[in-house]
Amino acid sequence: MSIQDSSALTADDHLILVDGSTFIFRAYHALPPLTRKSDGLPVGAVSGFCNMLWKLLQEGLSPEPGDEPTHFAVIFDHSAQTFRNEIYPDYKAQRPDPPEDLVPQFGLIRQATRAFSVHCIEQEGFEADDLIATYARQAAAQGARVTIVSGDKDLMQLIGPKVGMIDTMKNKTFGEAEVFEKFGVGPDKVIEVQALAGDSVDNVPGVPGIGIKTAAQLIEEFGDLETLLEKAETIKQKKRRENLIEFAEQARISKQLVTLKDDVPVEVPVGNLLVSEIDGPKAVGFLKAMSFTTLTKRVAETTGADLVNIEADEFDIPGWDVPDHKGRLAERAGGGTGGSEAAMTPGADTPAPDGMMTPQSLADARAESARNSTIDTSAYETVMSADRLKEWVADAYETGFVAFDTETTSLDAMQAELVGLSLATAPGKACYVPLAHVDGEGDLLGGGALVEGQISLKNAIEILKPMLEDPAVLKIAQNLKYDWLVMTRYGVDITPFDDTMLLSYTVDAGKGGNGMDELSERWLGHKPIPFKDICGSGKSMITFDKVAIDKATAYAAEDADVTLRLWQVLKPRLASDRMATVYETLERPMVPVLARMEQRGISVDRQMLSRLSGDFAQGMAGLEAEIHELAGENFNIGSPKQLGDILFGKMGLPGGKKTKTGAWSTSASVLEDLAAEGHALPSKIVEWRQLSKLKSTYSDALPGFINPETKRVHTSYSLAATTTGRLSSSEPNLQNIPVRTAAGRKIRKAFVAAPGHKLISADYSQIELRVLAHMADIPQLKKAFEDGLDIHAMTASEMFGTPIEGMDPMVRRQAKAINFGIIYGISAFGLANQLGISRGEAGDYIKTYFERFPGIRDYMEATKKQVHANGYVTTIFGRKAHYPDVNTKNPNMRSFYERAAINAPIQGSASDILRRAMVRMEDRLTALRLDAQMLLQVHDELIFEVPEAQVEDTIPLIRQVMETACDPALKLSVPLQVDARAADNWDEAH
DNA sequence: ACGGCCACTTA
DNA sequence: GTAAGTGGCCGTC
Repeated sequence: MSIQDSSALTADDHLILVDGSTFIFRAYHALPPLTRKSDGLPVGAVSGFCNMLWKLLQEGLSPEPGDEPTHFAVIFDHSAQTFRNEIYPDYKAQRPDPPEDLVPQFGLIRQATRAFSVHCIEQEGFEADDLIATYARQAAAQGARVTIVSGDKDLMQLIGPKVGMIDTMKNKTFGEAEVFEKFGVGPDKVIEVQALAGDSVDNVPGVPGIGIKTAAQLIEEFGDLETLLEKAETIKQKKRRENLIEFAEQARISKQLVTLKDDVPVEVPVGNLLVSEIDGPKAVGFLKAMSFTTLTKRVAETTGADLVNIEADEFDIPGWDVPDHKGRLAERAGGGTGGSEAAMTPGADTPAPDGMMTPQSLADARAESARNSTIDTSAYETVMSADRLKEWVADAYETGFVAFDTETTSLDAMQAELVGLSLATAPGKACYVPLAHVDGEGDLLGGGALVEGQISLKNAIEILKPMLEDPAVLKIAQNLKYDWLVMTRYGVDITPFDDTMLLSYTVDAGKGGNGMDELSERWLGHKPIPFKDICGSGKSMITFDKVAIDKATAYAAEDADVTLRLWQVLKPRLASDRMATVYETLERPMVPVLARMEQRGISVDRQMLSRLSGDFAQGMAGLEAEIHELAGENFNIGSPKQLGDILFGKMGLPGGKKTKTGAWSTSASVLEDLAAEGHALPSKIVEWRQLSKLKSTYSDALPGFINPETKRVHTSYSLAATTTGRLSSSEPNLQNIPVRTAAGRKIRKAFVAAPGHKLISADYSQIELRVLAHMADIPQLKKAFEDGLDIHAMTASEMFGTPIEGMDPMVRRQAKAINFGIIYGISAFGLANQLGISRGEAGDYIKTYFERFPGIRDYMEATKKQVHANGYVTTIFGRKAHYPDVNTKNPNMRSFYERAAINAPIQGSASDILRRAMVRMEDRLTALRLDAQMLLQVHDELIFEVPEAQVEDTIPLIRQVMETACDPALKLSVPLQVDARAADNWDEAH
């Protein structure tokens, strides 16, 4: 673009640049929420935007004539990542994801812009502000006037003789005077002031202790940032001087961040932004589809478009498409899928009339249509060309969301290689993109040739990455953490996203599994193609890259299709069941956090484990000889059956407990009882078993989990495995590494920090009892925690009247067992077992306890009442744990569910608290420039790996984040206490 | 090859 | 008495 260009601007021209991105957010927050009545599609921001745009097009910017724009464009942010993130990775890093109901509106607002025949500009790698700066500078240089429509103070640096700014929402214009009022300097010095003062909203650091006032004063005095920094020693105020010197570099970076780039190589030249005549029918078609009746009428009148006969645009937004009901009601009568689900959704039989869509009726309508739809796995497309793939990507932009799934060579996300991926943009509209399938023929050397015609992996990633990372397209996956881990190794950071597994878990925890096959059968009445039908199982299992592409397409595209349909069913339940906050604060944000923890892994000392295995084997061999000697014959010690025959048959010892199947139990407690009676064999067995466990489960197995590339062990966390909200860990399970015995702790010692680093272990002290004290509102417990007392000793003192000073350890131990029992939904039977006392004695203890702490009994009774009435209980943060069978007549089962229901809010609330801490932890560490990495979570404990030099600074931050994890959502009435320490290995850190 | 059972590890 | 996962044995397919 140059002045010689035929489309150059002149002094008579007037360019209007609308800052689309900030407008979207402001329209969203300033206006009441609005949804399209037919299907609940959120359109509040779209409506605000359309009204603003229309008004602007009609009335221009001022009442006087002659001010009409000649050029006009709306500018949007393209993606979150820009060159500023390379200068400063934390730029805008603390920004929360856009609200759920705003996400589908990003795409709609772009469509609205085009529907009004207005230029819609965005460019990868640049913020809207940079494009605005570039266009404004170019237009002003050609003598044209420029008006920026925005309220963003970051744009004020652009204001000048030719460039004005107007905030249409606040009806306020900004000139040099207003800039002076806001920043204390003119537009040409705004960036100097911003560089010093920083900006918490955009995470621009600035210089600590300097705000806008001080910054303006300093710039007034020194002229600009560089001069100020050079002469910083001359500042009188001590702290200010020190900060200016210490944070000089940070100020320079800040200046780079706030300086708008006004030389973007724009794809659309400024001269091309000519205003064009509005296409009435096009605008009306769009507005009708949005059902903005008033504006539709107004636009039709003004443009002369035919209001009645123009049809609403057909928007392919399947996530918000209300299914047609033709013939559906008749089919439903015979539906046999009712059961507990139908009973749990009271609105199911009363479809709301159109225009009366409530969250409940939307959820019900979705469930019903999903049940009644059919799935045809032969109708999917195999995408073999870049052009087709681009069309699918365009489709995703069009709808604003896309279901997404990866196919790989392994269940282990850390080793899996991408074989293909599938997309779905509407029910039944899904495709598979094979990328690395190989011929089955070349099996002699195992290495088949790549099947011809597939898009190259590199090309496919290039096409997909912008869409997968674009905030305007919601990515929907089942168990996204897996796909996230795979895709991150191909350089793709999937965002934003929804996870159907977590949606199901959020609304239905306890009602059954959350795996895709199970959810599909539950909600869609459809059994997906089993994986083993495609790849086989066991030894003869083949990897997915060996699967024929047509079979792979049916399987893989079906997964995306099913995922999309499940999303349509489950997402509305967040609103109908009032679980959106739980999902958005406790579930979804955990996905990237856990994925990164898994990706980091932890170092284990292979040689140490190998030596331990040898030691354990030696110990076992010695014990084995003694055991066989005592038994008088050789037998398999690891076989409870054979052991039982020896002990209770041959040797005639008295049997204690029976197992579920009627056999005599040989459990440790039974063997210990026998040992107490003076028998030699049982204690040897117990000892042997302990060594056997340590060897097989830990010292033998752990080295097999060391990743050959990273040389570290990467566990896999499940977010949706427990009823209470706890995580679980598997392959290997790093949440049950031994700690109790000396032999066991040797295993723990093998978990080590990387060279130059330490492990920090930080754990909540007594978090479950604290949560209980809060929930049940127990004054003595709360006081004890406030005073930092030994809680078990205090309990013993309350119950038995013995002073805490010089208390018999056995008395304290009993109180401790009772406290644990309370958390577990105490029974006399269980307590008696634990303490080795009679049921009667245990019952007396419980009675005494309830007399001293009547609030606990009240809490337990209230919880039982709740679970019987509702079928679920809730945590302090609103998480639900369902017990659908609690009303069973079987008294043992009933008591079991009641105890579980008593425990769930306690265990679950503690889990919620740790989740909140985890979600915040990484940002807080980076904000302080700390390099600590969160590696493991063990229910009330977090393990970090930290550079040695940073240990001292890191520990207080970790403790602070954990201890304030409830803020600001909830004020806990007891303090949380975190103990943290650092060491070279996990045992010593713990 | 798979699944139930038992035993043992953790919070 | 709550919540998990894993390994060995052993019967069944």
